[in-house]
Amino acid sequence: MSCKVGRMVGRPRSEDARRAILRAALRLCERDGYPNVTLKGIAEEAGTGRQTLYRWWRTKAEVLLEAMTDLVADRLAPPPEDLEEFLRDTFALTDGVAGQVVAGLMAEAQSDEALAARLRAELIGPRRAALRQVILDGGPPPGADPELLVDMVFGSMWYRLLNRHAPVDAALARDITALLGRIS
Amino acid sequence: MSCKVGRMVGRPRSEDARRAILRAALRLCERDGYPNVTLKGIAEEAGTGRQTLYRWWRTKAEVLLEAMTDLVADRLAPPPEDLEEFLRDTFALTDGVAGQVVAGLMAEAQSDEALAARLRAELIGPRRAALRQVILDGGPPPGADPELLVDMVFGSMWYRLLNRHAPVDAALARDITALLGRIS
DNA sequence: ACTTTACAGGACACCGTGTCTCGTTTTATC
DNA sequence: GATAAAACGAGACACGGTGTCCTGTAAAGT
Repeated sequence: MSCKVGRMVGRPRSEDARRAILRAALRLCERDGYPNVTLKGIAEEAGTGRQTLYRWWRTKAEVLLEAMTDLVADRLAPPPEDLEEFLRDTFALTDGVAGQVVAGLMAEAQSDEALAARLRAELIGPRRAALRQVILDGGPPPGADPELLVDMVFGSMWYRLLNRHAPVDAALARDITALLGRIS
Repeated sequence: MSCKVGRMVGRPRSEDARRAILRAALRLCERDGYPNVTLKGIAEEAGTGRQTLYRWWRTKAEVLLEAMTDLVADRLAPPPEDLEEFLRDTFALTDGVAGQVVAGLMAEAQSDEALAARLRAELIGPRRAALRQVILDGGPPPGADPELLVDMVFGSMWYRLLNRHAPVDAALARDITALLGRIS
């Protein structure tokens, strides 16, 4: 994003301001809910000028996408080999604020193609690739298309996350794993 | 919604205005995309006063939810017994404006719990019940929870609809049907 | 006739957005 | 140390959609 090479002239970007903004955005999400968060509110909460926000991000969604990738990178270091454990770890991420934020990001991506592309590239794509690998490593059902399996597994997760008719929890991880194990 | 019994005094609700509003909303969705539709715009396009809109609907999402239920009721009369055909019919609905509208409604439901409840009750719930029935009629996999199967089937549909990494088409209907047939 | 309600049209304050300007602070370069 | 460059906090501004209110008119029942 920012240019790291070449001579940097002028005052460098404040890392303090960046962190304060990301933390303020998550804090406001927790307090007011994703849809009620505004860029103006984030700036005030972070004690920063609004121009500083607009200089580095275009929308609140971009702010929260960056906050989420930072947060996911912290919590999801080792990818386990076991499918059920992998799903449990992934589903555990959707507890608390993070679940609300990713749902909000997916919602906002419906009206912002640039955000949709980044969401796919930085959050959803990597998770899909990881699940695909775990499935292939674990002796996949012979004739089944791995991409379809990924769609159905993460599809049920997103479906529950967005429609909220059932929880995304360890029980879901267990049931999905059992079902996939019974495909001839 | 409106009271049908009891004495109705005063000027009755204009059915012309209602239809004009629903048609204008869908037309604007097609022209400008769901997120760019506004209540003000709908009123102007329909040639109606804004107060008339606010009298019968709270948000643009409620307008479009009603437009969708009308539209779905028209197009989805006979529920076929064959799973693949059922899925093909359902997926065909997501072509064109309707797909964009339901994605927009799901997105908006993330910030409007009342809308989320109506969306579940009037659009998603009935479709879930229908799929569940088709699965049960077609000799379901013995030990598998039908609800989980519904989650995974419609989950993949919604996942593709919202994330747009693959189309929701007849090929998906075929592949899902084939996969479900191979659960022991 | 009279009441009641819906109608079209427009006025209004409110709030978030995105851009702009101001004066300042922090860095690299000369 | 002086200078240029860029980021910083703070705030002003026009714009547009929202939701409410008001006006005068139209269509129904009593």
